[in-house]
Amino acid sequence: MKTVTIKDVARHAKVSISTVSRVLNESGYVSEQTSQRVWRAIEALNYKPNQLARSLTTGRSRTIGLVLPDITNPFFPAVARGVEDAANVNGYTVILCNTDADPEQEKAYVTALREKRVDGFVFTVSGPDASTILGLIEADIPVVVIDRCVEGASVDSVLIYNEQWAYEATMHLIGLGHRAIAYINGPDDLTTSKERYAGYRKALADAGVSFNPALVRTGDFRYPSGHARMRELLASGQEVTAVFAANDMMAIGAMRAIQEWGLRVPEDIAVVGFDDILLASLIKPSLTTISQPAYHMGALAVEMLLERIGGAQGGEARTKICHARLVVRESCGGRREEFGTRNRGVGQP
Amino acid sequence: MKTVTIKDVARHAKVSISTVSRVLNESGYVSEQTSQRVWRAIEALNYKPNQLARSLTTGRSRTIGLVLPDITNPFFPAVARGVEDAANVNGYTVILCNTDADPEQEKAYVTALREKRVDGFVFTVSGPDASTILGLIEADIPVVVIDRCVEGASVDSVLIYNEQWAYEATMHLIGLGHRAIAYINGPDDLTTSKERYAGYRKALADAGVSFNPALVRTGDFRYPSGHARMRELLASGQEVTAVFAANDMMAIGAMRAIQEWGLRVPEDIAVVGFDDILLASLIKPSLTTISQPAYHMGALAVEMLLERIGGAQGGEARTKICHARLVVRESCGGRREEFGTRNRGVGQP
DNA sequence: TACATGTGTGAAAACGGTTCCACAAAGCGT
DNA sequence: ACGCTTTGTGGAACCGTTTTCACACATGTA
Repeated sequence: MKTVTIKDVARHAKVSISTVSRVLNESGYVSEQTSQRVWRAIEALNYKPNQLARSLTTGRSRTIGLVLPDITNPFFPAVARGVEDAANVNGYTVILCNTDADPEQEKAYVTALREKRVDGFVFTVSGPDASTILGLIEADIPVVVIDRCVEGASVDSVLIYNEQWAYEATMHLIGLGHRAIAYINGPDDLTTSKERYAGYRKALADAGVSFNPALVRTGDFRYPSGHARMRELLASGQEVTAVFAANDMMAIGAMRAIQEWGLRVPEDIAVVGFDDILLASLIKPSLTTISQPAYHMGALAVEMLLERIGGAQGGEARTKICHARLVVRESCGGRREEFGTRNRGVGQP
Repeated sequence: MKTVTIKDVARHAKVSISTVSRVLNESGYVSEQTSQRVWRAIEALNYKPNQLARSLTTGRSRTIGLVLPDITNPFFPAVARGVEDAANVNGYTVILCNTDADPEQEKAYVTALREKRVDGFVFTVSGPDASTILGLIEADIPVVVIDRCVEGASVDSVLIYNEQWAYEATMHLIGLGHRAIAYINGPDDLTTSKERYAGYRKALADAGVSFNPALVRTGDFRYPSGHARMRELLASGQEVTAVFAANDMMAIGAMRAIQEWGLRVPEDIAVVGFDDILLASLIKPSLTTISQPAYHMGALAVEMLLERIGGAQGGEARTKICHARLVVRESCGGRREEFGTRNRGVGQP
């Protein structure tokens, strides 16, 4: 059960360790004949180089850390696939960590991964605290953040124009005749939430729809929070003919709450989400939403990261903005006829 | 930017390298005074031990590899969370790899992870080929397989009684009065598929319902295949009043196909799935399914794996069977009324 | 007093690779 | 025939740890 080392290969092929190493890395001169002998020995012994030892000398582990807040939100597996595929193509392995949106977990993971000497990080921050990211930058460890940007840190990023797309989503509802549009936000301190909220506000303002703070709630991007905040809105007695949620999971939670309340989507209340997870197209009614290219964003982040790893540490932080688009499905219905009168005094089922 | 090593700490604290190591690992004797000095040096220099070097000498990387066929199927993220949490609690890191149900990818990942000297594997095989698993066993690398077992290999496993629960699912439909029950299977060569198919057949047989091979189709556990196979069934002109799919993603695909065909679920065709992914409870109508404790299965697999890693390599392969249960939701409706006329006069309410 | 035992420390040998350096032989231009 | 470059190879230092061993000094015991 003794593991085979480079030494065994060298002995078996009757050459020096250096030569075996040269054959493996195709570095330096090796005669065709010797090379063949070495390869035969490698095959014969079924030798697998120890990457740990290799990394120790070279200082590179060919591993990147992927830190995500919630892998059960389908948006992130899509990102993860993109990261993984792009990494693999370039000979890198990915270590995926799930922070549960907990900054402490996040710190713990980063420490663990740094001790494992990962070559770089792809990161979706779980909170507004920039210290973790700053620590990486200070230590000259390449990082690319994705989806959410970090205030107070100059770092490579892959993003979309959240404000613009939230604006489009809200405008879509306004265009359908809605005026009483509720908004369920993500955690207030995330840039994603702030920007989407800003887009919502701007659309209302531009359309001359008065802003009603009672129609704005804060969730945590997860299904149950969307469900709970929607129930609160319905119970509040406020008139609501449409709701825009800052992501699909909350939008779906909201849809469910509406249906449980005895109202119909989209006839009584229209719903728009954000992300375009697979689920959005599968539910009934299917969800109108902003489609983010999650897979592509993951792949892009890896490309940027590898450029950093491979090359110039200096240079400004770069930001890539990805394209999104509004995907119109069933959850908004057609143009609203008699808005304003329909939901007066609808009670609990 | 020079990384601090144990040597720097030793110099700074004016002790030997050995002493620093002893302080870090709490091994051997160190005086209180020296220990304090060392800790102060560690803090002062912000020293982080290099796990690669550590692993190289100890031979243990405190990392486990998790190999899954499809992370976009929500069943697997749930498993992954269980694996990750249980691993973290025990000080292990998880490397998650996605094989895309491709045996070549699977082999490639296992090779890469072995070279990184992971301490063990948690595995959901993507095909019937046992050679990868056998290779690990032969090399004395701990493995636990999950969800699917491997024919021809004696290996620790975390499973459920697929046949029994497929039987329950089918019986549930039969109990509601259904006789023309279609079955959409997973890939034919997976044990999971075989067992669930066997359960379906057995239920039919026990209930005296004649088996119609034209009602059985094979998918690949993914949404589009469920959708396509259901369309084929509908187009075939066969009478179908219910369909049992070997997992939820296919069941949801089938539901969608039924609705697109202009029929209603459950009024025209009842649907049962298998897995109980979150999505199952969210869609409309919600999906009756067999609930598997995915998170728990992941955690359990890690426990078994760590026992192997820590201890007796010998001993028989152990199999843990997890509990599942039938979760009745809306997709099957209530008892079928008019099957007397419709289904050739079987039974009586 | 002498001797085992317990405590505290440092030197040096692994671990399994990469890489720098030295050296030898061969080919080549003058 | 001479030096110069190109090939081909082996020796040894090094990467950052852990761990074995040796040794020094107290302390308790016979």
